[in-house]
Amino acid sequence: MRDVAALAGVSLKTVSRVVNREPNVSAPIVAKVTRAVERLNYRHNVGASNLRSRRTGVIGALLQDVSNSFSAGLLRALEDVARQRRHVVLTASLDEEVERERQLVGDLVGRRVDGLILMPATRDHSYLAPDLRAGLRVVFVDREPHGIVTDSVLVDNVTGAFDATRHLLGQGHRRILHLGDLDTIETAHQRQLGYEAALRAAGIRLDPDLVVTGQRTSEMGEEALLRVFDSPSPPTAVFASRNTVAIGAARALRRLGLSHQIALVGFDDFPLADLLEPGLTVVRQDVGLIGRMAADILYARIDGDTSPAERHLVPPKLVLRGSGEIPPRA
Amino acid sequence: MRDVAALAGVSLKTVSRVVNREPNVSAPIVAKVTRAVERLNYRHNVGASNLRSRRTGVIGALLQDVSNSFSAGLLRALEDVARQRRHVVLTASLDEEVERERQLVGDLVGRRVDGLILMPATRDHSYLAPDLRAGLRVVFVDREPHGIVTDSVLVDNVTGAFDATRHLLGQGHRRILHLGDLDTIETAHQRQLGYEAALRAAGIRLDPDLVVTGQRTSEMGEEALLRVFDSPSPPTAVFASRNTVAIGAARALRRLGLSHQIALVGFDDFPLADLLEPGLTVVRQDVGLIGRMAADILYARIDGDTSPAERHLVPPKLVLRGSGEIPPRA
DNA sequence: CGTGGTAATGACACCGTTGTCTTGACAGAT
DNA sequence: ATCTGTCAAGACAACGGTGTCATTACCACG
Repeated sequence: MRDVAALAGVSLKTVSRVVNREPNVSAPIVAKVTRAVERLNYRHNVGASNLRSRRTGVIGALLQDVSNSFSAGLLRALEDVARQRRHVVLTASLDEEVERERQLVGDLVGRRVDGLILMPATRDHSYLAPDLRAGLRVVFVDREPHGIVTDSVLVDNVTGAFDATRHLLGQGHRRILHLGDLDTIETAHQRQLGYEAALRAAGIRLDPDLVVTGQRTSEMGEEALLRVFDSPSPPTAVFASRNTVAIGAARALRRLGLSHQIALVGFDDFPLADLLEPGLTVVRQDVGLIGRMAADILYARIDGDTSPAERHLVPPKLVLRGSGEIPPRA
Repeated sequence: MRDVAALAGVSLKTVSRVVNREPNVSAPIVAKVTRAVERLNYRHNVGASNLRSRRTGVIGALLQDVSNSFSAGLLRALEDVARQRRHVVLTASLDEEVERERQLVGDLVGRRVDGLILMPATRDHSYLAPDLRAGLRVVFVDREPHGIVTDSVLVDNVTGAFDATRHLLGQGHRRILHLGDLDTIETAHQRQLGYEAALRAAGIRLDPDLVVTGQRTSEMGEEALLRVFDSPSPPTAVFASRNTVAIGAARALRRLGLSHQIALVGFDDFPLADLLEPGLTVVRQDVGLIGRMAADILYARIDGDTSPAERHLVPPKLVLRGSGEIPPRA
């Protein structure tokens, strides 16, 4: 910048004004400085600028796994909102690892992100309290904050699971397998509650053998389903609480040749769910909407909104495609 | 930091040493400083630190679209390599838009990223020359650099398309539809070349009606296929040059009730391709490997490797799942 | 016992910008 | 002709750290 100033024959501050498009610089000087910038291939150092001006123009997004379609869709929506402000997004995947969350939050705070979108791996978030007091803005997505008060945007998991289960019950199913994720994960737990509530509402006793939790991957889901079906009285329907698990379940049913005999409903839509045979019935959460809302809320906070933190519930939607409409076998 | 130093009764520099885990600080002082850091909830300002030390610990990743499974998988692989160094990744999606690439490269350079992974939207990259001379490290992925010399990692698109087409020819097909992306996109062009080469090698004249390019989305692919099949002499096989297009094609064949009559091979694997009916035969490129290689090369450059830039070709692999093994109708 | 070497700490300038304040010039009002 | 206000430009001190060099204390060695 010093070189630019020298070449243009002006002061440092004037170059700064031109680069930042501040008003009250005469046209000829703007032209001279611009030319000098180009001649010297000057690149404004945003980091140094931030040091003085206290805004980095960066938001952080800590998601479950950016290669997963849910996180990736969310990230894309965040990015689109950020771009409108010429802000930029720092991302990382937590893989449900508590320690990694702690560390990455620390890293991002150290980098002075203007705000943070967090899909937490932890269950207790009180460790964030000092940073919140110091002015950090955080919006939780997909999971609720515990031990601190801050905004969150998530789908109504209990209702979604309730609806899915009720839908299967409505087809006449009585033995419905629930394949769940780790029940330490808030979301998974909520979905299990929805499943149980629907059974209760229909006056059906919960069969503990039909609740199989701890399924993280599609492979695990596949094996779990195979195991359950290798029993004298297998279920007639399956509710899989997560997209990867639903995929594993679909694969297992395919292997067993039961795709058209056993009903299956998944939670979380994903590309191609409609192309399976039969099409996979799912509870859909609108990722784009969730991401946009989270980003909008975050920016409202950054812009000084101090209204009380809110929990924003996005309604889930049951999408019927065939697999969930298979009746129980006679 | 000043406060920490005062509370611990040491100099600024000593706090800096402790925070950066530099050697040659006595144990009791480390303890005192650490305690002060905690008492005051001190967060090291990485930006300020970078200003002096000239390394940001950030790499940029400009990809086609982070919500697309290919870009997302790549991003995840980059992140994993970066994390080992406690580096962090800034991402953005280019959506094949030339102007956005220019702007985002500028933004990231302004933020002084240590390196850049680029899946370019542009065809001419000479605009990067000044930054390269100034020390910017860039590794291209999926597409080759033009007008500058720098490292790249990409799949051998010509060979992949050649293999796919030859595979279909081997089943006895003679009329093979090529559904291609925008042919301004390097990758798409290469794949078309591979397709043509395979026909030539088999002594088959290219029918221009069987080459339909410009398909960007699955919807476009779907419609394009429907249009082609609404003709007196439709093809007996389809080679779709991209995952989204292949999905559109599969959907169209499904609508026509021809899923089991018309052969289909796609380029780019994606989750669930095996679950379609019939399973989708694809040319797979190993995203994880590509991402890891790109990141490793980038870090080698950052660490001072000055050997000549190289083009790294990753071999594609034909994965047979059924759809590509359908013989032509009698 | 003097010499040299190493470990632990601090002083100070500097990284590349921008906020704040000052100055000078000039236009319009009185 | 004097006063006031606005616009353009610059001087200077931050912003929050770290590189470099100097200083002191201590130990081993011939």
